[in-house]
Amino acid sequence: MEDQTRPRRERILDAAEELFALHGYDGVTLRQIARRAGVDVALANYHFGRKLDLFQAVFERRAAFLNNARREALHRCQGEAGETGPTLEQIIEAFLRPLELAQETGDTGWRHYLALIAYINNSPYWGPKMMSHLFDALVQEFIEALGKALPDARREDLYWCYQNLSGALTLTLAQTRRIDNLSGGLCRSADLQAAYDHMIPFVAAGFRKVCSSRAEL
Amino acid sequence: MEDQTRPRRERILDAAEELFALHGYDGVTLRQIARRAGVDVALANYHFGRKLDLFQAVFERRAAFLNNARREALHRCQGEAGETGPTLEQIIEAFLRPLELAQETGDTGWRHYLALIAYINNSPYWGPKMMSHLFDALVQEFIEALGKALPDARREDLYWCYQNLSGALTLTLAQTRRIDNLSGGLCRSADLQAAYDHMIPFVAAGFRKVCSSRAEL
DNA sequence: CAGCGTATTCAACGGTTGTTGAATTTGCAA
DNA sequence: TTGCAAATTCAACAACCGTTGAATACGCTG
Repeated sequence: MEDQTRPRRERILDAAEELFALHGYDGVTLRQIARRAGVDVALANYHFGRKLDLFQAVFERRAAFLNNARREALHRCQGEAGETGPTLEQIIEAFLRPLELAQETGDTGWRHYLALIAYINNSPYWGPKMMSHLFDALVQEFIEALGKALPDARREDLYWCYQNLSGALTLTLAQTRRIDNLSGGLCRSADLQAAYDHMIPFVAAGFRKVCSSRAEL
Repeated sequence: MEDQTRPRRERILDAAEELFALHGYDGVTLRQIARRAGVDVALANYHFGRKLDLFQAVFERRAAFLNNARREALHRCQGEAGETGPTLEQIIEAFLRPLELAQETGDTGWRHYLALIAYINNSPYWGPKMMSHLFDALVQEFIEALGKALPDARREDLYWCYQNLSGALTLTLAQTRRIDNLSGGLCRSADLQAAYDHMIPFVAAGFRKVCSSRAEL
C-alpha cells in the first residue's frame, strides 16, 4: 500500500497528500491516513500535532522546491532574452513547464501535491487562507514580467487574464479525467504534455487579445 | 438567518446549497444545515433520505432551468446567424452569459449553486460521478457548434480548448476572492461583468490560435 | 550490556456524526 | 368537531471522530 522502507514520518505525509487531494480536508480521517501509511493513528499527532498542522505540513514539504523551480525558469528566460525581455510565450512556459516536469516525475507524490493545490485554489474556504501565503510573491514576479512583455496592458486586464490562466491550469492539475469521458477517450487527462502544449498557446493568445494596445472590451 | 416564510423543504435546500458550496460535502453536517434552515435535524432525512440524496437534490433543483437557458441562448444565436453560422464569440457568449445573468439575480442561491458546480467540477472524486450526468449533452452541443465555426480544427484540439475554457470559468464561479487580494483591490471577484467581459475575448482568441488551419503546436 | 531519548503503539476519553422509530403537531376534508 | 395523512419534532442509537497519557519498542552511545 505504501513503500514500507521510507521513514514513517514521510509515509504519513505521502498518505495525507494523496487522500487530501482526492477527498479534501474534511473528507479524510486521521485513521484513514494512518491505515494507508501502515501506521498507528497516534503517530500522526506525535509528529505533526493537530490535523490542521498535518494539512499545512503537507504543503510546506514541497512549496520551496516548487517555487524555486518556477522562479529559476523565469530568471533563466529573462537572462537569455537580454535587453528586449522574454516573449509572452516564454514567460508562460516558465510559469507552467516546471509543473509538467514535476507531474511527470516517477514520484507520484507530485501529482497528488499539485491536485491538492488545485483543491485549495478552487475552494472559497481554503483559497484565501492558503494561496496567497504560498504563491503571492512568485505570482507578482510573473505578472511584473507579463506587464513588460505587454507594455500597453492595463494593470487590471493583466490580473483578469492571470485568473483565466490560473483557472485553466487548476483544472488540469486537478486530474478529474473529465476530458477523458467527454472526448470519448480521444484526450486523456494523464497526457500532460498534450495538456500544456495546448494550454500555452491558448493562454498566450488570450493575453495578447485582451492586453494589446487600446483593445476595446 | 433564513427567510422563515419559505416552505421548510426549500429552506433546507437553500442552506445545504450554501454550506456545501463553501465547505464541500464532507465539511458540512446535517445539523449545521438544519440549524441554518431553522429546522430539526430529522426533517432533512424525512424530505430527502440520506445525506447523499440531499446533495443530489440540491443539484437537480436548478439543473433543468440552467441547461435550458444555455441551450436557448445557443439556438437563438444560431437562428440569428443563418447560413454561415454564429461566430466564435457568439457561441462562447451563449455558453457563458446565462451564468452571469443567474449570478446577478437577487436570488443569492444561484451564486451558491454555481460555486457548488465549480466545487464538483474541480474535484477528482465528484467530477466523474456528477458532471457528465449534469452537463454532457449540453457541452457536446456547444462543441459541435464550435467545430462548425472552426472548420479546420482537429477534434482533440477542440476538447483541449474546451478544458481551458471550463477551467477559467470554474475558477470564476468558485468566487474565492483571490483576485481581490492579488490585485490589491483593483479587481473584485464579485464584479461578474468584468470577469465575463475579459473571459470571452480571452477564450475566443485561445480557440482561434489553437484550432486555426494547420496550426502547429 | 546498560541506559536513555526518540519513535511507536495501546487503550481510552468525550464529543459529534448520520440515521431511525416513536411521539407530536399541523393542515385540511368530511 | 372529528379524523386522518403529511409534516415536524423528540430522543436515542451505534459508529466514528480527533486527541491524549501511559506503556512499549527501538536505536544509539557509553
